[in-house]
Amino acid sequence: MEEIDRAIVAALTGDGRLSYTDLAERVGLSVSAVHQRVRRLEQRGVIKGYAARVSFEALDLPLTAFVAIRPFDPSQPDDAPERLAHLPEIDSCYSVAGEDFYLLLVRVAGPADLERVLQEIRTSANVTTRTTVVLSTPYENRPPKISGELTGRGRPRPSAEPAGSTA
Amino acid sequence: MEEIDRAIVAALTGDGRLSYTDLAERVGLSVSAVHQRVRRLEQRGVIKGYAARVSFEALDLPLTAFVAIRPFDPSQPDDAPERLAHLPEIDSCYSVAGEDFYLLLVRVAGPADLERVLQEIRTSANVTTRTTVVLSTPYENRPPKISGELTGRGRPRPSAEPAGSTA
DNA sequence: TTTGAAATACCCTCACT
DNA sequence: AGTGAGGGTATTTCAAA
Repeated sequence: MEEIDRAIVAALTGDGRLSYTDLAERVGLSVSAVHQRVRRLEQRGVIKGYAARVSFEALDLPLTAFVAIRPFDPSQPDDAPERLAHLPEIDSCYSVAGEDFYLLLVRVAGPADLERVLQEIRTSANVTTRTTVVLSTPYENRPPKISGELTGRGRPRPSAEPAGSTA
Repeated sequence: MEEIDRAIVAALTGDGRLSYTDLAERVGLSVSAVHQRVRRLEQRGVIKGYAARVSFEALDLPLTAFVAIRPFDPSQPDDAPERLAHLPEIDSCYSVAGEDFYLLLVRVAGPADLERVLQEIRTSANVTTRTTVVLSTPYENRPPKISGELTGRGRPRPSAEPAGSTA
């Protein structure tokens, strides 16, 4: 049962535009059943959405860099993610353990743009930056290995519980 | 002209399953014209594919970490990306400037799995590792700001050239 | 949950502009 | 490049098991 959901999710991470007809063939179920399962996976948040994968080079964003930041004044409230969210050059923002507070993934057109974005990061969030330039990307955003329970969006439940028992 | 392509790519990065009918309405063109433009964007490599965005928590991969690696013996041939590609826990691999050689993005179920993967990384590629655990992810894989030329997959061409002139 | 069928909507090609 | 129309296919809902 769960195995079918996993197969569906695996197939859709590889090709998000697979038709229900194709999916049905792959998992050995009727089109209607697959359709309903996909809808439930979307509702449960297992599938959060669909996106076209684009070439950043083609979009004229050939320079990628990691920017580690830490506050200039650690006593101030730490709201760097919100303060930086308006910068479209920031692809991702991770809160990290270790010496730095956040790790940002930045994509820009070239060194001049990187310099500008670093200045904007520093002034917007009152932080210092330490930047690591990406020279090439052997692979990125690979589809994950899918195994386990595919629960709502937390971890697998330890045991089955009778439907509707919240008492 | 180019503006329409940018609008199409922007829409598709937001929702990769948009129908050509919806796309046509958004960009103010006929369904056929939009269809042809999307096909050309795919052929030129601007759109590399489509994927479902999934919840890593729901897939029982709640722990993310960055693993910086450098070779134990720098004189040996550096083929770490290929040597590590078989590990499904590695989401991305970046070749970086700076003290480290590569930066890996790893997703696992928990600390025990992280330990195992780190050992596999070290033995598979003969490298040392320095790991930064991700505590939370304020945002990730945001759609890029789209502007510019949308060229094949490199930078904008300086000028047009006659079709089919490779001589 | 699954199935099959029926209606709607979409995909995709083609001829013309 | 863009349009509109056509046949073919996919999506979506529904009754039934």
